[in-house]
Amino acid sequence: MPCALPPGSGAASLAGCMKLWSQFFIPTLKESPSDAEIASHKLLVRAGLVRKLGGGLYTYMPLGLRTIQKITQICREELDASGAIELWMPHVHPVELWQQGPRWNAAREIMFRADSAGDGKRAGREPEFVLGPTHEEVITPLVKAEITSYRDLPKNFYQIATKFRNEIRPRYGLMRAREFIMMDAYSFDTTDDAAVKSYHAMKAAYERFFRRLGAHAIAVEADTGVMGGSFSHEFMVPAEVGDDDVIYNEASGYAANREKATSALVPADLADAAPAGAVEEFATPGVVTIAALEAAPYSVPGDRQFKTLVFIGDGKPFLVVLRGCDELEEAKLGALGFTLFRPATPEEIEPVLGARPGSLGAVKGTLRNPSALAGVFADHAIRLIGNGTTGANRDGFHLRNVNVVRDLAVTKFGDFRRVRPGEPDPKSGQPLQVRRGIEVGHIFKLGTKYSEKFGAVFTDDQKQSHLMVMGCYGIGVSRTMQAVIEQSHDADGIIWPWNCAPFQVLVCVLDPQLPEAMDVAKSLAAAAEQAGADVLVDDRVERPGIKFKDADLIGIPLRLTVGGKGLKEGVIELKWRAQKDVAKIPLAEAAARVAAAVAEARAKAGA
RNA sequence: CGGGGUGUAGCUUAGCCUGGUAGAGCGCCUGGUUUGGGACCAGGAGGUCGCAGGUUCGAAUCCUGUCGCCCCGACCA
Repeated sequence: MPCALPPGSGAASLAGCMKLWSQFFIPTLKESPSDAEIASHKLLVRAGLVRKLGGGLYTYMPLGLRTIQKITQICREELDASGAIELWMPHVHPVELWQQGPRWNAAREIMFRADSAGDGKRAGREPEFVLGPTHEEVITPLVKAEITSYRDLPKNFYQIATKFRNEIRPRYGLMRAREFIMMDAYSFDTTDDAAVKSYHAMKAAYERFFRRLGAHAIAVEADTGVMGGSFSHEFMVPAEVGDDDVIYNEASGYAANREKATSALVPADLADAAPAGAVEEFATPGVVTIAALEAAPYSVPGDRQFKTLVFIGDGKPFLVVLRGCDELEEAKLGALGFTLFRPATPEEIEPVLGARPGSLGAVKGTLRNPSALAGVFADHAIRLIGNGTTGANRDGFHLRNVNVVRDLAVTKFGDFRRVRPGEPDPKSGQPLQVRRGIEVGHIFKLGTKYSEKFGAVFTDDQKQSHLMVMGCYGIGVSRTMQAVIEQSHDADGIIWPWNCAPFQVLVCVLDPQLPEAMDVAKSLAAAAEQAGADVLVDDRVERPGIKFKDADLIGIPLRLTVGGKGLKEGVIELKWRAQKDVAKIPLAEAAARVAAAVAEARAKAGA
């Protein structure tokens, strides 16, 4: 940081670094670049905060960097306050570390390889190094080596650093970049209960962090995959351009992401229907979709059909049974414990079930080779069908009067369907709603997945050895900057919240050639700075229109205008970016009024 | 990686269909007039038309390939 803060100053501020616009570098643009699609991306570029180097690669320009520094500073302060400890890890990782870790296969595609041999000798072979997309594989061996006693636990290490992910599709500026700035933290505890405590401490720190930033982020239950339980939350900034759906009910406070969301569609006291008659096969030539079976002459509604999907999990096929009217939420299959799974091909399906997609079913006795299956997993909602229709595992035939309890070869029931808006909230039974959001943070109780792989153990007071219980946590710093813009802008430009504004006060000097105007401007700037604001003085010799447009564009929260015209009347003007009205202030009171305005803004922002 | 689109000056772009001197606006430089919401006049600099082949007397324009970028799908902070 250009201006180190005195220890204990507390506030996230770059105070004391008043800048003259003419000496700084803020290349604003009147027009948006053609590759920018959403408002925040356009504004990032137009306001001179970033410039693109290549797909998903951006330079943080001086103004943008200041906001990044504000955000990281607040992040640092809140994490430090919660007891976490900052360190810095390498971003070039020996590939062996990843090969040793639990997710090499899943992660390798998104990792950049960094080979030392530039002559192509290693072409086609595994890379020697990879660029770190995250750091579990680095921190866990470190802690294993350095911490062996319960006396040194718990610990929570974090860093704020660049991350590399070779996103298949970089998008929307900083929103999904290949190189981005992230805070990542890793907690190590002696027991599960202690890990839960660490988790909640981080959740609280995140909440303070986003509140201080002035970002409206909500904690949303997230998918935990193989971990189970509700020990993952995503922090979402509601925005139409977000990549994720949040399923929520305002009144009950229930909020979950699409992958995790569930509903109370199946009543807890549901009694399974008795069989309605003998299973009966009937010919359905050419019918291979739910919709076709819904149509005449069969007329079987989707909510009376069993839909059977086939996946390959770690090499073995397994079945998923859903209602015909429901859609699979693939992420929920993560709970089944397969490390890798994918939809099966028709060629893989036929030898096991005896038919091709379109006539598949999970009725006992109809499967050609049931012993090949790793399991049959049914969604709870099929119990609502009771007796229904499904494929006969014979091309061109279906079965009716299929009873869930009597006839289906279900290994295990679970929640596999995608929730739809309007379904009852699991908390209150009220209808669920959906809205888009930008994921800006994630907290996750990891358990012992990594400590096991890397042998991170400690000795307790009974001389017993145990695995450390881990948690991992992330905040997308650069993405958060853009999310704030997405959330806080108007037709003229950005409207920065006080605490993450690159500067908080802009002194706009309309007649910088007038010594008197510059004198007044500098004394106002000093007063604002004294009161704890970062100040930018627009001393450029430009027409007023240009200065006002630029001021609105870069979105500094408080604008003070000093002009020859005003000085003749003995006034300066004070205007908040977020408001329309302009206050004329007599020169004699100006410094005091500015100081008061800054103090008020700081108090409101919790600076 | 699959589908669609696009590449012309620092930025936004016209021209391409129907081959023949590469144009505009913004920005930039010089001079002048202006000066409270992106001014005006005059002059000026700046373009391997993404790259490589091909067709042709002649290619920004047609064909082939290639690369970059953007949009739609699966992944993520």
